[in-house]
Amino acid sequence: MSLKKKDRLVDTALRLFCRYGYRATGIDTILTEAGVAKMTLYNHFGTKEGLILAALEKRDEEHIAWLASETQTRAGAPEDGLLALFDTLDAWFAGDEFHGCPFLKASGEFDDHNDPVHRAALAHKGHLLALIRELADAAGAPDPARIAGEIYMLVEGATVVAQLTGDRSTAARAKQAAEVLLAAG
Amino acid sequence: MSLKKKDRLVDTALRLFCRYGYRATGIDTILTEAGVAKMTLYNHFGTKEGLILAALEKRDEEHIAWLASETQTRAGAPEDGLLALFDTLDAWFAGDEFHGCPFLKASGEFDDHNDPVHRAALAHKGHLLALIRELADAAGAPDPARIAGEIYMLVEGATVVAQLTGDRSTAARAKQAAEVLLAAG
DNA sequence: ACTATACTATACCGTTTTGTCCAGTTTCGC
DNA sequence: GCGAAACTGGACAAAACGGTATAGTATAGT
Repeated sequence: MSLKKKDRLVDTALRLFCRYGYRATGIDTILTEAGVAKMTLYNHFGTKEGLILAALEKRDEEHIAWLASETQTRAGAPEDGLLALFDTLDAWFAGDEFHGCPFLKASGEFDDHNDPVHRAALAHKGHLLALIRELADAAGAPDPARIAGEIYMLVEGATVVAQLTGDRSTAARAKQAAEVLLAAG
Repeated sequence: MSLKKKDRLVDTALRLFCRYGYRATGIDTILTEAGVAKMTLYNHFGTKEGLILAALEKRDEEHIAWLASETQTRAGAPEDGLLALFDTLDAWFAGDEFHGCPFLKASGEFDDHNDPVHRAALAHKGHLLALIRELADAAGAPDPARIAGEIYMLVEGATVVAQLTGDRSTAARAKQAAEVLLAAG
């Protein structure tokens, strides 16, 4: 049952990192919560940074996949994808587990651009931008690269504002702005 | 010269907090860098949190004032203020000392909404939104409250992206999006 | 000159941090 | 059942953490 312990470690770590931050979460807390021995952690991940990177990697895959599928089911037609994305964001923000984007949090705590954690955050945002770009392509936008970049910035802004204020109308207001951007082509 | 030491402490702390984060910056580091004794810190601020709050308060006032004046001088006419704000942002992002918004960083590290540090960050963002609202009023926007909210989200998004990627064209691209939002009224 | 205040230097406190070591136990594939 | 691998629990280390205590110095205003 190697996978069980390893996965439990990553899941627990990710949950605590999201809630309390990376530096503020000690490994002893993670170990107690996960019910795993300290050596198991270090055998699997080597260092705390290794655990952070593993957690971010898993989160990257899962979150991008969730955004894509959730948006696809919410969008009736392919050209509605970009706007439906904001409904997906709304669902994300409304969840109990929402404490802001863990990658933005990571880039704030490790803002040296050479830091592996920062690079992992950057990689995730690349995947997010790529997803938005796909939605823009599917929507048949005249200048999909530019639109995607604009929508992406709006998404980041909405995420930050939602975490900062807790305002539940944030995603809806961002969606309104997105509609204007899309209508202008 | 009580003011000198106290101010030096706040300035040094703010600089280090911006660069390395709040939890990652130890008190001893601040003291050494500022050339101040430990008891001086605790006599003035009581706790590390007190120092953090003092630093954020000073930064709030200075940064809002700088944004306002810099934007005013860059804007030719009153109706150009909202767009000129993005030129100001560009100058901010291009500076050597730019390591992201210290208030977003703070809200990431202290994301409990009851935490005094989080509340200080929230207060600053309220002042920022108010500034944008003033610019929207001055520009004679038809629905200034809505426009201000949209521009504000774009500003936060641009700030995050600039810190994450280091891309120097971020503010310019956000400005393009802002132009579209403004043209649509 | 006297006094209040600001400040310094240093030692110290208890806690927490990441990470290591090790001997023993559970669990799994064969 | 056997051997290998995964896992455990606890002791331990060295450093860093925020914060306190103390004793003494510098610098003001009056």
